[in-house]
Amino acid sequence: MQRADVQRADVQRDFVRQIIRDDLASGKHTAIRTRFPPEPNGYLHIGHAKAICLNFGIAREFGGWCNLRLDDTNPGKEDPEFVAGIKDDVRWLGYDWHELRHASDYFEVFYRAALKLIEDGKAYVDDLSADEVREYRGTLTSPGRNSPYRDRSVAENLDLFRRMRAGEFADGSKTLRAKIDMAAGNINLRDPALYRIRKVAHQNTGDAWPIYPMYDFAHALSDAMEGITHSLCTLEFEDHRPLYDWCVDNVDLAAHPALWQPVVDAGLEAKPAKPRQIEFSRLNLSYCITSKRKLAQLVNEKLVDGWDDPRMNTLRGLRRRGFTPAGLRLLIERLGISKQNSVIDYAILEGCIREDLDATAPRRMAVLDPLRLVIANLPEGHEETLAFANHPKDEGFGTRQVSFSRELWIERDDFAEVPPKGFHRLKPDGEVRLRGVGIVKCEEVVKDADGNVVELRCTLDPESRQGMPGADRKVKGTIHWVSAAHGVAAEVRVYDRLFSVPAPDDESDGKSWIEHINPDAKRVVRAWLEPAAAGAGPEQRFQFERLGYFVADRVDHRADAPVFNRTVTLRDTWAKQGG
RNA sequence: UGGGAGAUCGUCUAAUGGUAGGACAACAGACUCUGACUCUGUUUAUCUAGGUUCGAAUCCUAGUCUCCCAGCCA
Repeated sequence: MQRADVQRADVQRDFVRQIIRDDLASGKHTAIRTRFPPEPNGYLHIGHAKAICLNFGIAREFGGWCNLRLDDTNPGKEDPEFVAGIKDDVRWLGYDWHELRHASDYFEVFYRAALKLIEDGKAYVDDLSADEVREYRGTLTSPGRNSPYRDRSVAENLDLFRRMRAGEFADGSKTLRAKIDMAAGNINLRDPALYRIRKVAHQNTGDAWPIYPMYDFAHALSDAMEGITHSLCTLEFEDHRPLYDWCVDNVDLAAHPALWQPVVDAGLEAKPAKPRQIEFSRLNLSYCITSKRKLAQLVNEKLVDGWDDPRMNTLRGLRRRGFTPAGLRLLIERLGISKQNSVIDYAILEGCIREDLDATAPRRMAVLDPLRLVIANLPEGHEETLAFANHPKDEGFGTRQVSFSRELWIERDDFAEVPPKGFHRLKPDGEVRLRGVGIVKCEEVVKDADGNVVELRCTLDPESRQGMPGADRKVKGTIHWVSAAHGVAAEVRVYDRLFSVPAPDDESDGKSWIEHINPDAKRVVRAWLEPAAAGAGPEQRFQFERLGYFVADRVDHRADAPVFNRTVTLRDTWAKQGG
C-alpha cells in the first residue's frame, strides 16, 4: 500500500470509510473486500469513475482487494466489446483488480440456490404472463394479489423449474419467483422474479442456459460468493437492500457448500460470506449526460464520432480529450461520499484537470489563429535559437531550443487596433514582450484591400533582449509566438462542452436533450506549432502557453501530420471580466 | 396514513449533545517574461415551527421541500 493512500484513508472521513473503520476496529472484519460490478452493455462514463475510485480506492487504502465483476445476466444486451473497454478504462484510471469475475461464473450456483429456495418453500414457478404479473403486483399505494400459482407444491415447482432449465418452455411463459409478500409496501418484496426464460446465446456460456437469473438474485449471491464485505452501490438500490439480504440469508451459501461446489471444481477461489450493502449518491455533472441509452444514441445517430469522441463524457472520450486519471481521481476525492443527491458543476472537473496538468504538462508555444508579425529591425533571413524552460516552476522538466526569426506568427487576439480598456497586449504604437525574446513595438499595421489586418511591422528593442541590461524592463503584456519559418502546420481540434445548457436532460424548455447539443463543441483549426510540440508521441500532453492544455490525439496524431485536441483552456480572468 | 432516502456557505462536504470547520467557487490584494500558476485576506450556511436541555445541525413532536421504487433491465 502506498503511503499516500494510508494518509488518505485517514483523512477521508466519509460515512462509508467510517463504517469500514468501525468494522475493522470491532473485529467484524479483518480484511476488506469490495467489487466493481458493471454490466457490459456499454462503455463506462464519468459517473462510473466515482464507483471505481470508491471501490478500488477503499480496497487499496485498507489493504484489501477489489474484484472487477461483469454483471452479465442479461444476454443479448451485453457484448465482449464492452468487456474489453471496461477493463481498459479501469486500468487507465489507475486501478487493478484482484480477480476478474463474471456473474456467469456462478450460473450453476444460482441454479442450485434456486432449487434450494424451492425446496424450502420460498420460491415458486409462476405461469402468469408479464402483463398479468404487472396487474397482480398492485400499485405504489395499493397491495398486490397472490398469483394463482403461488401455492404449487414443492414437488411441482421442482419439476417445473427443472424443465425450465431443460428448455422445455417458451420465452416468457414462466418465471421463478421468490415467495415473500404481495402486500409489502416495498414493491421489490412483492414476489420478485428470480429467473426468467430467455433462449438467447450468452457471451460466455453460449447456449448452455435457457434461463437467466435476475439482478437482485444474481448480484446478492455473487457478492456473497466472493466474500465481499462491503457492497457499495448507488441510492436507487436502497429499497432493494431488503431483497438483497433476503437472498443472501435464505440461500445461506456459507452453510451449504454443495451449492457452490461447481465453482470450486472450476478452480475459482470461493469463501462465501455475508456482505453488507451500502448506498451512496451517484455522481451527476452539469453539462453531461450519463444515461447509457443516450450515450449510445449519440454514437448511433452519429451526433459524435464514436464512443471515444473527445466530446463524450465516456471515460474513453475523456481520455482522448486529454483528461488525466489523476485529475479524475482528484475530482472524486474532492467531492467526497454521501447520500445527498447533488449535481457537480462541470467547472470543478475542469479545475481538477488543470490542477493536475499544470504540475505535469511541459510547456510549448502554438498559435491557433495566426497573424504575421515582422520584426523590421532584424536583418532579412535572421535566425537564432533560444533556450526555453519546459516548466516555469519545475526545473526537472529541463529546457528546449526554440527557433526564432524575423517573421513570426502571433495570435490574432493578441493585437487590437482599437484596444478595449485594460488591454495588455499589442496595439498600434504599443509595446509588448515576446515570450523569451524581448520587447517589440508595433510601428505599422498592414491591411489588405478589405481593411483586414494582415501583418504587423514591429521593432525589437535590442536592450530588452535576454541577458541585456534592459531585459527586466516592465511591460504590461507578454505574448507567445511561433517562428513562421520553423512552425509546423497542425490540425488542432478545439473542443468545448458537448451541451450548451447545464442540465441537458431537462426538457422543460420545450427542447429535447438532443437539441441541447452545443454545435460549437468541436471546432477544427489549422495552427502553427513549434517543432518541439509537433514531434510529440500520441497522447502526450502539453500546455500551449496562454492557450490551454492540449494532447496529441491518440489515434490521428503523427509527427509529420500533427493532430492535437484541446483538453481545457487556461483559467482566464481577462476573458471573464468581459475583456 | 404505500415503501425507502435526503435537506448545513454559491457548490460539494465535516462536526455523532459542547467554538458550525474544510475544499472548490467568488471577491480584493500581492507576485509574475503565461491576464496561467502561486501567495495573502474577505464574504457567505444548519428547511420551517414548536419542545427537551446549562447547552441542539445533532434528541423529541408537527410540518415543508427534493429524490428513488409499480422491468420477465441493471
